[in-house]
Amino acid sequence: MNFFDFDISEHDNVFDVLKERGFIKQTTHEDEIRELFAKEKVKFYTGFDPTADCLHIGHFMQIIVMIYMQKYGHIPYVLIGGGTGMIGDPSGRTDMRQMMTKETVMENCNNFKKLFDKYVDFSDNKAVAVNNADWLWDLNYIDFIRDIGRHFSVNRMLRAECFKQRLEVGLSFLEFNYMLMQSYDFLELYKRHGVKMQFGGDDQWSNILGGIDLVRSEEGQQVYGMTFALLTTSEGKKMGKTQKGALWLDERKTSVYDFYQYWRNVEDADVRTCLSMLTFLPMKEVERLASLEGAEINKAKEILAFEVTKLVHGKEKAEQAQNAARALFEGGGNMENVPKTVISEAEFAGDGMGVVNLIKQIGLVPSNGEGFRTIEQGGLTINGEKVTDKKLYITKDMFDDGKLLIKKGKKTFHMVELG
RNA sequence: CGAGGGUUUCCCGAGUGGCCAAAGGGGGCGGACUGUAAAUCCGUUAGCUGAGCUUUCGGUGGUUCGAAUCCACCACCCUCGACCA
Repeated sequence: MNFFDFDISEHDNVFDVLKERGFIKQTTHEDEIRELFAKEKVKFYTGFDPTADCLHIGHFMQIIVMIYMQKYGHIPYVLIGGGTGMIGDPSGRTDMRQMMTKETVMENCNNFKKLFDKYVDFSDNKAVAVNNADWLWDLNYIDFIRDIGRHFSVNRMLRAECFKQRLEVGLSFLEFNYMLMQSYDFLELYKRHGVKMQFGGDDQWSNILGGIDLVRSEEGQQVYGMTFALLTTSEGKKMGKTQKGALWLDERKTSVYDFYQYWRNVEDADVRTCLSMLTFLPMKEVERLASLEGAEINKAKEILAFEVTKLVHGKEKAEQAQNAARALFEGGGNMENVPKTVISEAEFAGDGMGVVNLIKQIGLVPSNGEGFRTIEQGGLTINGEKVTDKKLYITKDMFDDGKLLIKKGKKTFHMVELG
């Protein structure tokens, strides 16, 4: 839980730290916010909608910001969107979200709470978890539109960037309401807990402003908002997207090895951003690593991959992933933690099992066709030997010490063990 | 409610009776070059233990030797009207 125990920065205002590391994208009142951080323990909140049953790297970015804030004595309120999750945020999306049932939302909420425990320290009220289902689910429609709805100008909402896009393709009234819900959250948190700030990804800007305006008109108080850069590659694409979807923090959905490899393979141009935002290495070290050139920068990527994996999965698993990667790519080392599948010896008795069938079974290819194609194009290597025969049958005696190391393409490895 | 336009393979988008498993692009995958990078180039990209068969062009029926293409009905989306305001 103690993510950094050395002096991370020369700055003693967390605002400067976040700025130095490139997190801050937009602020409502830069100077006031900075001052506020200097003079009091600020209660701030970040909302997380339970759109899935576990967290991905985008959530993790926000968590990191909370960790910094907490380290500097401020108090994070983790808002779980049990209410807003029922609606779905249209910001940054071009299609309508799949609607979730109340049960699914609740279940996801419960999972979320447990997951945040791993990264945020909730002891002694150093952080607080809240769920907006508590005040959104039982809202009375008439009361709500009279008390809250009257503060919102449709004219202005339509001009907001987040709706503009959707006006072209369609936006349901349900989703249009999302902004009101999120704004109302801010008001509730302000009234109930004295929460003065809202954080979020940059796509949340309009929603955050909505909340600030609402608190001003309802309570006559100034509250603040701040958004953070979304993790994007140098080409502006969202980072953390893999072929299989998001880069999950749960190893059952994204294995530790795959997670490590994702960061090991980021583009050169993204190394600096990733190091500064996703690790707690001091900036001096970040600068040093990011300025490495040519093949040297691989060292930086290795450190990046290790550090991020360590934060998410713990040191031990990060080391295992690193060892596995080194063993596979640099030779030697121990193969213990290489991704593997154990298959019964009986399957390889007699004539054995067709290669294509085998690689399909262990998930290296999605179909036989893809398997045949891979072999035809020279993309499959077994125990160091390129497979040229599409109809090759794998038998027991081809295993080396009960093991078969299969390599597909340039960097996908899989071990098959007799069991 | 009326008139017109649309729904195509992972995505975008061509295709208006057989030459269509369906152009082109994107993405993915494999290869070459490299540094487990990027850029570039080449190949490949429905399924089936594989050459011939099966499924695919919103859904369901129909016409035809033959349909993504024609007809009917249904669903959804867009545009313009009408109604309402």
